[in-house]
Amino acid sequence: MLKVNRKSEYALMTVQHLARLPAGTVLAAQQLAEELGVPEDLLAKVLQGLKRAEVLQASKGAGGGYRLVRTLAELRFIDVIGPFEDHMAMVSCCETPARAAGSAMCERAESCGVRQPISALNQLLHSQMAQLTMDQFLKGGGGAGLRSAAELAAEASLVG
Amino acid sequence: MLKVNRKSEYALMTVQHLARLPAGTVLAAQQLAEELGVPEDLLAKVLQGLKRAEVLQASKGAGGGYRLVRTLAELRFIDVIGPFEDHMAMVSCCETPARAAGSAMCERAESCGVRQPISALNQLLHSQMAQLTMDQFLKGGGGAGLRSAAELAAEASLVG
DNA sequence: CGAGTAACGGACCAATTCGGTCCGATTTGG
DNA sequence: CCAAATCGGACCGAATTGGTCCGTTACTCG
Repeated sequence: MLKVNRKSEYALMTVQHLARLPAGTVLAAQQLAEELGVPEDLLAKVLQGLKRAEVLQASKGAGGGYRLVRTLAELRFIDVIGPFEDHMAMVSCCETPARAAGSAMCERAESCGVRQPISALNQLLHSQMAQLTMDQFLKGGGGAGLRSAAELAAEASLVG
Repeated sequence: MLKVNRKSEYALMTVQHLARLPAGTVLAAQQLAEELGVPEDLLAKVLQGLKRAEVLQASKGAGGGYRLVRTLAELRFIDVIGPFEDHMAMVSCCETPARAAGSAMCERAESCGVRQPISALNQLLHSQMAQLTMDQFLKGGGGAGLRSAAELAAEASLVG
């Protein structure tokens, strides 16, 4: 658990990199890949994902590329890594009803007893990453972000 | 991210199951597997892991089996799932120096810039699971556990 | 208008991880 | 001694992951 995949890593690097440049700067995938030192084809996929998530804006054709659409303060950590993390469910049998079809395991769902606790814990961790803004994350690395954990305590009471 | 693997799931189920029985009850792997409805051979590995982590105590021979060594209040969430989650590092290049040997990626470690924030965030999430006791987790599912998130805020300031 | 540039997206591949099984060795109690 | 139980390594198939390749589409600039 707790491991982000490579794509998310590249996504974070991309956002940070673009944020350091003057606002509105447009960079092509190729150039971005070069500057970050990551495989170009893979980064291309990441950029497409970030565009679909409305984190980046893309412009095709000559002179085109990607630019940030929001400021770091308006971007949440989860917005950036979310598109590349499929299973935030923490436990296989609590995923979407659609996917749960294949799991024979859910037959003992009622007796299992850890499903509900896990799901609750998951919601909490999830909400923490949903509250963490990218600028909090980048400077302080969450230390700053979760220094506001007192607020979370308040919200936790309505989750639990 | 945020997904525990099957072994951890079985570990949580095991601890919960044993905790419901009279304290000190000894159950064999076979019987435990039957009652939980999970594959026996795999559960055996989980039980061995939990024993190594000193969560369970094992006794061999006829009439043997496993029993809890600590109460739910003394058991932390991370004690139970820890033995089965190898990569809590959140990002591949910040793992133990030993494993980092193979990664060419770490050559850009200094310029990367997201390593440090990720590692800090990781420490925070990790510490939350280290504070969450198993009884908090089981009733309330972390809602109760993280209602003490205010305390975490205090601790966060020395982490960040 | 047309050539070049860059995003788009699907197919594919190798390597790793994961869930699970099998089997033999060892210890222990009756 | 025998049966019950833990122990632990080897192994396997399937799923996931990190990464590549290539063709298509859309746009811009000369």
